[in-house]
This record gives sequence, structure tokens and C-alpha cells, in this order.
Amino acid sequence: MRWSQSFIPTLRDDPADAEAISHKLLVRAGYIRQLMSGVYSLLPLGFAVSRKITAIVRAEMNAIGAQEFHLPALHPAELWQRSGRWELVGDEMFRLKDRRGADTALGMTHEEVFTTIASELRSYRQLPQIWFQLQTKFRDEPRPKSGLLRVREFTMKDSYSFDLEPAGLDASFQRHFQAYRRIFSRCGLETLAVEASSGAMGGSESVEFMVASDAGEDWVASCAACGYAANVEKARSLVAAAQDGPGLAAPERFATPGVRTIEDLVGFVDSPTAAACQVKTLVYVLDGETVLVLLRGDDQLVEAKLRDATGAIEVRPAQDTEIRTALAASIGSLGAVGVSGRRVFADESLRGRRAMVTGANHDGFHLRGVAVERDIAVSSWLDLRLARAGEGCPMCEAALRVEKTIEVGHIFKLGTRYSEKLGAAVLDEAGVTRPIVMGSYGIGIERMLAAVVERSHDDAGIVWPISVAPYEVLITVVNPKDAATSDAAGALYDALRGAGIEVLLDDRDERPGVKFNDADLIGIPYRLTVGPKGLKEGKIEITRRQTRVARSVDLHKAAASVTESVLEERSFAPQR
RNA sequence: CGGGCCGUAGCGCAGCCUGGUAGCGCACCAGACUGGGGGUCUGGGGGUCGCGGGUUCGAAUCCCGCCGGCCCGACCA
Repeated sequence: MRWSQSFIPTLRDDPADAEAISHKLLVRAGYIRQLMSGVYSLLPLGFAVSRKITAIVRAEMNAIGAQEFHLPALHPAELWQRSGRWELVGDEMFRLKDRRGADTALGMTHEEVFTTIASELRSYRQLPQIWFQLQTKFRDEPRPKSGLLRVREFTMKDSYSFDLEPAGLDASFQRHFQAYRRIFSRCGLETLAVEASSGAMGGSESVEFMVASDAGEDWVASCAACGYAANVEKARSLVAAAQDGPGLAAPERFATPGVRTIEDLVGFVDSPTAAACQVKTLVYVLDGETVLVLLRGDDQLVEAKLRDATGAIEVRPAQDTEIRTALAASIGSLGAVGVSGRRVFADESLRGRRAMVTGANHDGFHLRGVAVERDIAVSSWLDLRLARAGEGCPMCEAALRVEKTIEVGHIFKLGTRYSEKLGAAVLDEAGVTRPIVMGSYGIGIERMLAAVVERSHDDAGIVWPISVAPYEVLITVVNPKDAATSDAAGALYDALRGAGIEVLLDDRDERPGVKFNDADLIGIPYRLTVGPKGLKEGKIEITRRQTRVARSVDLHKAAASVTESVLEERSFAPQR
């Protein structure tokens, strides 16, 4: 492609309010433009990268025997009502009515539609199956942000496995795990595979593929010693057992005027108390039922853990009036001592603790000398707390690291939830009807694109790995008005294209500096500089974008030399 | 959904407080010079000032409502 005839609108200024670096760079370098909140156009360069990524995804999915489909984005409500998710997913689904008033929705995922098709499977002998598609998903995110990292419309590679037995699902899951590893690695992304919460998707087990980045929104706890890694929504950790004093025979009420928070109580003049010796009492509403959630004063609740442990669908903090109704006190003086007739979920770290301080359910008063097991009617002991860096790995006790990450892939073992509801079953060897055991697997294509940029850029712009670069080689024509330069560059361009190399020819009538800066910005791996200076010696320059180191080569050897380098670098992609 | 900020040329912004002919930089068009890291000069084109209503002789500016965008929080498959 000749740059002078293409649409590559680079900018000199950063776009306003672009937070993530990938967002800034992709806009400035002319890869994407925003249309509305969380909705982006891919410009020719952006779409070229997207095609590179999807080609890799396709190849690796084909390699595990998956078959490609293309399903509708527009879904009838009835399908989602049958799976029970019409209500469940709430505002996150874009809903519309057709001209007859029928409810429809834009698909946010495709379990329902694929399962409907899978209901045509009749025999266990047709299993296993792996089906996939590259399709647009719509999710009405409450807060789109960070450019392509969190959007409302995006391309997803989603696949679904269909097996007779859980053991078969395990195998399909493993194949996806390996395929995902190869996909991310071929795209130049180092990923961490972590245990994750399955959330509203349901199912028994799930693994997320995470790319370490400050632009991400997920926190992951990991152990360098044994390899344990989990999303903090799921991560367990070991905390040192607290050594409480002997405590009191019974809880004792004391006045704490003006104390509203754990911090206030820590600094309370009359009777200061470390946060670790307080019981934090939270009031939550689980599917309409008001419950108490107890944590150590210095711990934070992970709502996903509460949701997973209780199986609740809607989990939210209680409102002030609901709290008053439940405990007859306000935030700041809440406690669970003496509470009955209400479920109380306590974090494991409170087990056996004595001499604790907690609210007295009377504004301005707290209780001390509370022995949790003696004084509080705990319904269930659960792991509910947020794991923190430095705490012990649950597998090997080494110190955990906690880092911010971008989720680029997520694989789920679904089981029979969808197949049972939507009637996808086969006859087994004994002639017995059995629901198909399913898995579902997703990769966000544009999010991957942004993640690569987050991980691979420098002060001057993007640095694409050759596997996903929009072009492999950029030829910078220093002075297109110089006939010798223009001819030499044109000949080089033709030669490289003839050799199957993807080349962009920067033949714009711009100053050299403009072209060099744009070249760095858009990030193509190899840049060939063709100009009068070098040509006088019969030379051109080859510059690697990554290192920005240039070497001079003879003009007549250049095409062969660059072709060799590109082919060699292409082959670095890990093979199966 | 709560808190904050912002909508003026393709992009980045000033003007608004204190109402009176709509501006600047970059980009764009024409021409000239120039040509190895965002060059110089000359001349030009481009605006329902987010939308609607109100106040006023007169509104980008003041008032009300709405819409859109961004950031923080909540939420999130």
C-alpha cells in the first residue's frame, strides 16, 4: 500500500481524556476512532491488526479440531428466557423490540444459540464437538473505559465444547487451555493463567488468561514459588493466627461517641483498638434476604466470593433504611452479637478469635471482649476476605504477589446447565438420554490488540511484534521528488511485495522528520530508509523498530536481506 | 446509580466571570523555497458555539431543562 493513497490519519496531539496509553497511541497513530461511549471504529491499520490476530486465533482453533460457525447477533428473548438469563443478566444486555413489539436482544454471548443448534445432536458417537465463531458481542457496560480495553461492542472468539462425560469436558478444556497459550504467545503476549470466579456464567471451574498491566482492572494474586495464581475474586491466602489475650467472661459495652469507622475506633482516645482486633459487620442483601457478613476490621469483603459461596444471584450492600430495620443501629455501631433469626456469614479468619471489639447495635456504643464463636451465632464460616500482597500462598506458604492485569481470555467448564434447560441431549452407549456436558471459551480480540500495545510501546509509539503488525515493512522515501530515490524505493517495494512481504510505502510529500516520527508512531517492525544520501553510496538503511538500531545495506541486496529477516522472524512464532 | 469535570473548525484549546462583528495552534487547500528526525514564507477554505426553551434591543457568554463525553466510585460474564 502507498501511504499517499491510503487513510492513515496520524495526529500530533493526544486525544483528550484518554487514560490508557494504548488508547492514546491507537488514536494518535490512526488505528481507531471513537464513535460513542465504548464503541470504536477500526480504521484500516486497526482492522489489519485485528485480521492478523483473528487469523492466529482461527489457525489455533482449527488445530484443536474446532469448526467455525457464524451465528446471529440478534436474539429472540424467548431463548434467553428459557435459559433463565433474560432476567439474570439485567441491564448489561442491550434489549430492543421489533416492529411487532416482540422482545429481542443483542447477543452478549452465545451459549443459548449454540446450545439450540447442539440440540440436533442425537448420539454420543457424534461427540465430542468443538464449535467456534468470531462474532460481535454487545454488552451495555455501566462504565466503558480505557479505549478498547472496556467497550460495549467488540469482537469475541467464542467457542463451545460438547462432551458426553465430565472427563471429556476436562479434555476439551485442556485443549483450549493449550490453544490459548499458543494464541497469546504467538501474538507476543505473556499471559498468566489464573483460577477465576465463574460469576453469572455458572459452572464448576474457570481459568482466566491475564496480561500484567497497570491499565487493567483485575487484580491477580500469584506465587512465584509454586505457580499458584488466582484472581483476587477467588484467591485464598494464609494469614498469621492472631494471639488474643484471655478475653472477658462476657462482652462489655462501652461508649464510643462519634466513632463511625474502623479507623475512628483505631484512633479512639479512651480505648484504642487495632483494626485486626475488630469485627467488621456488613449488611448485605442476597436475592432479597438481608444477611450479616463479618470480617476482620482490616480486611475487605470480596463480593464475588460471597456470591460464589452462597449461590446468590443478586448481591448488594443494604441501604441505610434496610440496615436500621435489621439491626436498629446505623453504620458505625453495627454488630452481630446477640443477633438471631438472620443468617450470619463470617470469614474464616475470625474463627477462635477472642477479645474482639464490635458495634453494640446502639449508636455510639461498642462491645469489647467479644469471643466470636461464643457470642455470635455464625451460620457459615467462609473465605470472604480480599487476599493481599505478602500474605501466604495457600499451596506453599511463600509470600504472594498481587498485580493488576488485563483479562484477555476466559475459559469455563459449564457442565449441563444450558444443555438441560435448552434440551441438548444425546443417547449414550446404553441407550440412555444424557444432557451434553458443555464448556465455553472466550477471547476478546480488540482487547488483545490493546493489551499488546500496553505491553509493547516506547516513548515514540507502538512497537508491534511482527506476528500482528499491520505491515511487516515500511519503506520511508526520504525525498519523493528526487527521481532516483523514488525509483529505487518503488523497485524495492515491488521486489518485497513479490516476495510475499507486507509492505507500506511512505511516499507522502512530507519532510523526512514527519515521516520518521509517524513511522515510529505506527510501529511497523522493519523500516527501510531510502534517500539520496545513501543512494549516492548505493546503500539504504534497515531499522528495527524495537531497537531503533539501523544498519546500512547495499541497495541491490536489500530486498533479499529484508525478506530473509522477515521470514526468519515470522518463524519465531511457537509451533505446536 | 452517586460525586466531579467538559461539550466552541478535523484535533488540541482560548473566549463565558463582567452579554455587543467567533478566535489561536496544529491539520487542510494553492503557490514558492526546502529535503536524513514534526522546516520556512505568501495567500486561502472551513463554525446550526451539543440540543431545546427562557431572560434581553442583543446570548458562545446569564437562567432552566435535556442530550452526549470523560474521570473517580459503585457495578461487571
